[in-house]
Amino acid sequence: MADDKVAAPAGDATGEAARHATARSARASALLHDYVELIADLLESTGEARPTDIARRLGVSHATAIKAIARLKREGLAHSKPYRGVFLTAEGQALAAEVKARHRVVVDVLLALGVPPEVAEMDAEGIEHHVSEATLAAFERFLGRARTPD
Amino acid sequence: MADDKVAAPAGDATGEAARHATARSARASALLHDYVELIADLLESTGEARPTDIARRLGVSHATAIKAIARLKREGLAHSKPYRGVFLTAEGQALAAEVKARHRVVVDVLLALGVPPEVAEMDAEGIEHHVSEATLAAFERFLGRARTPD
DNA sequence: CGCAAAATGTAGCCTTGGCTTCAACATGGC
DNA sequence: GCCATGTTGAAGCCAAGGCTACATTTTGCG
Repeated sequence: MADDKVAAPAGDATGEAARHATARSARASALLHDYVELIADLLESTGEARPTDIARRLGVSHATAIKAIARLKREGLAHSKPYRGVFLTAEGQALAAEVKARHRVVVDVLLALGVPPEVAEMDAEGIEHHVSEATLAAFERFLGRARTPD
Repeated sequence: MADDKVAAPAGDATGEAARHATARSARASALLHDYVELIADLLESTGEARPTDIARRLGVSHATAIKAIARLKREGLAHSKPYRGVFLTAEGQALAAEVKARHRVVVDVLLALGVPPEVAEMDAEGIEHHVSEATLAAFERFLGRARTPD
């Protein structure tokens, strides 16, 4: 790597293409992340995660939620039996924890930067999916936290 | 507005739904933004924006780029005549300027927070589409710039 | 208990944004 | 002037993520 610095005017098609590809794939996983995060939240706070609750919280129809849940199951992040609630696999739980931690850090950084709380919460919902490990580490350093030693 | 603060554990379906809806719509416009930004860049630096160049820079097939350009035209952001390059409408140019400015601010904030340059450029590509006006203003304040008085 | 309402699941449709394949056009080299 | 090559455009396929409409199952109330 390490081409010639940042954004040459019109020459570096490859580097730019890679950046866009990364952003596209982050967009693709964002949905899964949202579902997993929300399911974890529901399980934690109410003990069960029902499709209609998920749908309502996400602002989509229940059918959409159910299709997404099917995809989660396909990807090994969740499991459920018909008419019973949805649960997370170990992998799903790990992802949820990761996503939730990331969300909190992003919100905290936005707050530290002077963004109003409601707006921070709003924007973080979109931003968090595009924050790489390196950036997350920088955020935590900036917040004066030690990198969470797990 | 102004419900009870931020993120009640499991009760505020509506507020959360709104946040997700906003994130979803930002995701939807992200593509258009990328194209418009890139077209402006190409026009500026090389005088013309050809579909194949656009495709290569974004890392997609030319057919995909052409379909996206058709959508830009439908939305009144660009115009083009067959086999001639693509150009931006006034609206498209305004959007491009806005997007580009936003991109720069996001990158600068990331750099100021200690994110390595290549990573900052990478992450900004995804983050910029989710930064609201309010957050952008906070970013500029943080960077010690006066808010551009339009 | 039995039935109605609510939750859940299924099917089918639409749009977006990827892709490949093929046809049409433009251009440059000979 | 003509053909090869490369760009452009069109068509058709696929998966994802929305939706509505309909079928099924659970649940709980009378």
